[in-house]
Formats: sequence, C-alpha cells, structure tokens
Amino acid sequence: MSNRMRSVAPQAHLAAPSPGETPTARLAAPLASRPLYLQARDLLLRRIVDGTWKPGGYLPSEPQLAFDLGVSIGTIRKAMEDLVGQGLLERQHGRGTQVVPHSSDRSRFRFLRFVHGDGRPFRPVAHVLAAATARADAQDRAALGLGAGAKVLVLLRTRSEDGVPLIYERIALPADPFAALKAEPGAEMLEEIYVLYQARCGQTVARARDTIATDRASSAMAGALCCPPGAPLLLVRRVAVALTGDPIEYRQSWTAALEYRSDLD
Amino acid sequence: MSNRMRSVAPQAHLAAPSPGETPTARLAAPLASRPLYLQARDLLLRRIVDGTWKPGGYLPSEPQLAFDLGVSIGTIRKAMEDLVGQGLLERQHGRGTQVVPHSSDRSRFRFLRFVHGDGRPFRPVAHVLAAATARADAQDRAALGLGAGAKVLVLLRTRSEDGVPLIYERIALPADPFAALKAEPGAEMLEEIYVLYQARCGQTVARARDTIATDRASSAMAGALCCPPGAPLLLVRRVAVALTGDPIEYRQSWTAALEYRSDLD
DNA sequence: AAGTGGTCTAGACCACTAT
DNA sequence: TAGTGGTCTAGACCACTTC
Repeated sequence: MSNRMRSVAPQAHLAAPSPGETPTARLAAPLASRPLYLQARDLLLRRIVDGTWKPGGYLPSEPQLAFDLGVSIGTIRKAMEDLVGQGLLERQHGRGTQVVPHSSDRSRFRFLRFVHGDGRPFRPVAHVLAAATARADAQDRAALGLGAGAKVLVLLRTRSEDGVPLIYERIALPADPFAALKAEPGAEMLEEIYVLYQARCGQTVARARDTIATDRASSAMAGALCCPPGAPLLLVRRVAVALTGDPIEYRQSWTAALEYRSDLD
Repeated sequence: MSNRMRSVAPQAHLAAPSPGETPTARLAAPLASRPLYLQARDLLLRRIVDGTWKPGGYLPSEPQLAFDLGVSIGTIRKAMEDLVGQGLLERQHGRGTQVVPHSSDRSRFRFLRFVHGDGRPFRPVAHVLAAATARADAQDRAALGLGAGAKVLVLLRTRSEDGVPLIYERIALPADPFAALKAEPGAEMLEEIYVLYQARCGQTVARARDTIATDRASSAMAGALCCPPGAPLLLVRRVAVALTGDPIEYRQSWTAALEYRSDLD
C-alpha cells in the first residue's frame, strides 16, 4: 500500500475549475514512496526548464495545479515554497506565481558582489573588447566539464564606472548552445549578460560558485585597467551552472581597486 | 475582530500533555494582526537568545509548544521551519528539535571558506600568538559599532596545516562580554573559536559578512607566513553578528597561498 | 509501546489584485 | 466581484527513535 491510499480517495477533487476538463498530469504510481511534494516540485522544475512556463510568465493557480497533479493545495504550496527558496519562482499576493526572469534590477546573485573599498556599491557598464570562438584551454575544460578538443565562445570585456574601467573579464561559454551570442546585436554594452543567456540561448543560470584569489596583471590587463604589468590584482573565478546542473559559464574577473563582498550571510 | 477569532475556538486544545498543566505563554492580543507564525518564531528565537533552551539542548515537542502558545501544530511547524532555514534549529525525525551548537564539524558557515589552489579543503590548526586588551582603532570601532574610547580584546593567531602557517589572523572582540576569553585555558589551539564565544561568553554568532581584498604583507605577517614583506596577500575581513543583531567580532585574515570560495550558491 | 517529527488532506477565512 | 495567494486549524496516517 502506498502512502497515498487514504480514507479519502485523492481523486475526489470537487474543485474542477472548468467542467469537463481533465487532469494534465499525474504523479508517480502508488508504489513510489517518494514524498508527493518532492515529485510535484520536480515536475514544476521540469516544466520551467523545458520552457512550458517561460521566465516572466505565470504558473497556473494553486487549485488548478492541485487538480492537474491530483494532490491537495497544501502539497502544491510546499513544492512551490521550495522553488521560491531557490529563487526560481516569485509569488505575488492576489496576482499569481511567476517564473523569475533574470534582470539587472533583480539578479539571483545578490549575495556576492563587487563593492568599492569604502563599501559603496559598484554600478558598472560593460564593454565587450572581443568575442571569438576558440579551442577550450585546460582551465575552461575543467571548469565546464568539456572534452579534449571542445570549442568555447570567449568574451573579453571591461566593466567601467563613470568611464573608468575597474574590472577586466574573460568569459568562456560552451560553443554549442551559445553560438547565437557571438553576433548578438546590443550585447556589447549589456551589463547583465545572464538575461541574454536566457533570452537568446535558452540557458537559465541557477547557481554559481565563486573562488577568490590574488593574481598579477598581464600586459593586456594592465592596458585595460591602467595599472603596471605585474601589479597585484583580485581575481574572482566563477562557474555558473544551469537549472539542469550542467556548468555553462566560466568567468574570470580581475580588479585592482574593488573588493568582493558577501551579503550579511 | 482578530484574524484568530474563528468558528473553532483556539483555546479548545484537547491534547494537553500533562493533565492540569497550564500554558506558559500566549501570543499577542487579538488586536495585533501580525501573523501568528511570525509571533511564534520570534518567541522561540527570544528563548534561544535568552538561554531558555541552550545550544545542543532540545525544545519541547510540537504538541507541547502548540499547547503552550495556544496555536495549532501547523503554526508551530511553520515558525520552526523558518529557524531551521536560518541554521538555528535542527530537527531529527523521531528524536526532537535541537538548538544547533557551533562545532568544528558542523559550522554555520560552510558557504564561504578557505581552500587550496587545487580545490583541496583547508584543514587548519590554530595557534594564538598574543591576546591582549587594547583601545579599539578606527576600523574596529566602525566594524563593531563602538564609541571613541572603547576597548577591544585583540587576538593574533596563525592557522597552520601540517605545521605550515598559511593564515595570519587578527580578531577584535568587544572587551565587555569577551573579557573571560583572555585567559581561557586551551583556547590557544582551538580552531573553532565560535564554540568558545558561545560556551564561555554566551555569545552566539548568527551571521557574518565577508569582504575580500588584496593587501601587502607587513613585517609581522611576513615573519609569520614566511613570505617577503610587501608580498601581495589575500585579505578577508569578517564582521560577525550575534543573534541580537549586534556585531561581536571583527576578523582580518591574511593569506598568501590559499583561495577563498563560496559553496555552489 | 510511546513519543517524536514528516507527509498529506480538507476546509475556513483573510488580504491583495484585477476588472 | 471574482480570483489569487496567505494564514490557520484539525486530524489522519506514516516513519523514525527510544525504551
């Protein structure tokens, strides 16, 4: 007997929103003992990943989803709360539940960011220096989990404030899903590049890991950042992974003047 | 009318665990419209802060707390889930709910940590070089929110692996609650100092903010870390705050060989 | 066997947003 | 006014831990 065979048959849903409508999905067979709210969460996640509900779009209402999946509203709510906690969904009282889009205002990565030495926030503008496809180097391959001869799209850019370049950045992306980005009009100045990944390449960044170290300025960095070659720099390396768990971005950011800060836990 | 006046009187609790016992607390007056689960959460937090339930100790059971506060079990669960999410409580199926103690195995700060350049975890041993009370400098005062003539307890220590010192550290603590730490036996080698704050000074670290920058080695650092004076170092500054929200630790960590890493979001 | 937390349901009522 | 999510309750049953 499954944990879902109860005194009240779960099929007896009286709240069918449109008469004659039929449920569009059912959760696992009675034998599967994985909690229903986890199954529901994964199903919602799958539909976000496969684009059934697009970033910025709204999910069906709680009663509708509960009917579709054949579970109670409370179970749907628990599944949603999990995804809200991951920053994938956003609920708005009286309006509905939305798939969070990446945007410059509301980035999913507020917990680690560059700041000025006095704590002022850093409000940069990006400028792409070069965009080219190349063979992935050893670091790229390790970070992105690629094979020997794999190709990557490499972006070199600076990020400036008031016209002063403060960050020199190299971004490596797997050539396959990101080829469309190479000649993307308007991309050269776009600060929030994750919006582009999502809109043009269908890749949504879910999480990222940052590793911070010191490095010394190469001649290219020295030229871009107006510092002497060999000057000590802060180097932030980021590996960003998609909703599927695959790494999709390897980014290196060098800076001489800025600091890097975690939000208060 | 409050949001708690319903068709079923909330007082009608039949699950009184000990006959004749009386509730020990009641939530806000009917006029207060703040959600009950938030009131419950704050009350639980207050009892953790004031030591009613000590780190490592167990809370009363859900039915007991629900009876005490005059709310349903679901409301208690929601309040607890919030505190679990903050890392303050830990629930164990069949056993109970525990106030999380700081420990070297299970630190509340797993999200940012030192690692070796190749990604290996850093497993240090601490060695205190000096512990003395001093007048707080400008940085200490700013970080800890102290007044002009305030005193701080300053600890200088190294953190080594296999006998090799890799981090040079200065920790400033408000002299008032931390005076007991000065002559603490055994503290000299203790790596996880937050355990001491909690056990000896009644101060539980709740959250921390890290700011990462580059710096150059002073002669003291050069001596301790076996690097030339002026060598570029990674500097991590941390401000840790207590459950009350007051800053209680200002820590500066310098390293030449290590990197600093965030967990995968 | 008793007690604990974990899952799931059903339904009441409230508060916010749209129209 | 209708529809949405937010809060709160009550109770069933399950799974784990302890005795």
